[in-house]
Amino acid sequence: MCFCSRSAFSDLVIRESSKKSMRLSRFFLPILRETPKEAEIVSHRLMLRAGMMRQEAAGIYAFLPLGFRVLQKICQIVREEQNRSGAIELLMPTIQSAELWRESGRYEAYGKEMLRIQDRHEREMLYGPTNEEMITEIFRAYVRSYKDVPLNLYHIQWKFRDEVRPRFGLMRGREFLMKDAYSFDLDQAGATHSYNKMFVAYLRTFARMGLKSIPMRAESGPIGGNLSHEFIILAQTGESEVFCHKDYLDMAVPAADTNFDDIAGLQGIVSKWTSQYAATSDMHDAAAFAKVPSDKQVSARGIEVGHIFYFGTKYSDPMKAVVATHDGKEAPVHMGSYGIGPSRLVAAIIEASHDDAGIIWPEPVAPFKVAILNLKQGASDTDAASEQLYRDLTMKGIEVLYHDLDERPGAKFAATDLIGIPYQVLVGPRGLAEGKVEVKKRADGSRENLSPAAALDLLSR
RNA sequence: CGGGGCAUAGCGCAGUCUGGUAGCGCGUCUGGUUUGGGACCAGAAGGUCGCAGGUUCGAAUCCUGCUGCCCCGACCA
Repeated sequence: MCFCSRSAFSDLVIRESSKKSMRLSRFFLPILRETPKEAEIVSHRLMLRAGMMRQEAAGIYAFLPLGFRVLQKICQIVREEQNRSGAIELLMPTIQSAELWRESGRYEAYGKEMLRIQDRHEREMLYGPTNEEMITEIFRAYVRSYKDVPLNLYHIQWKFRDEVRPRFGLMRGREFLMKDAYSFDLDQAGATHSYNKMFVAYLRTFARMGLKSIPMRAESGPIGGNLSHEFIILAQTGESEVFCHKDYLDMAVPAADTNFDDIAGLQGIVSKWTSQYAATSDMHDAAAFAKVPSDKQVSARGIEVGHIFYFGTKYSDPMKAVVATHDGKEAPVHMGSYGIGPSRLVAAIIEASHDDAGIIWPEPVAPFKVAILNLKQGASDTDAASEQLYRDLTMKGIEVLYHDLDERPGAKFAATDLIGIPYQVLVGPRGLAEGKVEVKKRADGSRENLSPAAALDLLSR
């Protein structure tokens, strides 16, 4: 992930990015030819086949190198958009003390979904399913004045929810990576603006991953509160049924230079994005949907990839997270929390973007941008051309996977299609005879015969 | 948590009904021939048949208990 322009640091940049290219012969990519039988849905099947992950227990997965690269790409986009909106990253632990949760009253309320643990001193601990309590405790320990808000703190950390029935691979795992942000404001008006910032950041985040997300009014569940939206992406294999106005599919996503401090401006964006009908089956109102012109009605399946909540003083009240107001009195802060599941997103993106041959990664989250396929490994001309291209692309800061194994072309095509690298460069004797290599786009299968220099130029755009 | 199913070589499976020396395909290793959409020939390695107990001369196979995993439903980033 390199957004830096060539600069005085280009030398460093090249050295850094060169680590991100790989020769397949030195990589760890255990591709499976057959599908493990436990995998039912497409993303699960493809992730196992592509050597991206491995199941360690029900709902618990190890990320293998290819999957980890994608996960990191996703996290980086999430992080950049959180930061852009003004949120500040920190890192809280996975293990929490039960005491905190007794204070908020959720220790009993959360039920069996929470994994409870005892340490050697028989202290009651838990593996965090979410962090409202802990962040509230951190906030109240330091913040005393209205002057210190608004504040939005987030982290990207593993969560554990002991789901009754984990399924669909990463889509509904028990252990999952979550970006959770928590906002603190003096009053409801401030909190609404904080909510709107996250709303806009989420629209941008998912769009950057090549996804069309649609915000839908949602129930707030055990997190609590009365204002909440789920961000849903449409995918044929989605787990929930959704209904929305077709206009959402073409709505312009807020630009990178959106001013997050412009209260009215953000409200305008949010109002626009909440003006049309959009609901999951839980919240579906058939009568209201019927008023949408029939050629604008979309009824499809969707995957929840983000969820935002405003819940006022639900935690700040019992946990006494208060700040001094302008007139010297104390008031509990108004809070919101905002979640994105990066590990689920890996699967969700595959659900939204694949074909019979395998995964089709949107470029911003692809584990490598380019795959070089040496179609006759061991022949001096194809070896030399492949090596040269590998070096040149890498020096340009492009992440390349060089398929340098001694396999037949067909096997290389199949493997590369499966793992979904956006661009394949085919280096074979046939093309080289005319001084050409072939650049194939995974997404649409289009091919171009180019000189190595022209290919280099095209791919480093 | 209710219902259904599965567990035999790295992966996919057969064998279980009807007990008698554990098999197939793919993958892996060695050698050779190959090389533009998952090659071919020859050879080889690899399994306490999920675990524990029982029945039997003899158990992958029959019986009992346990564990793990998957699917459907109610619940959820």
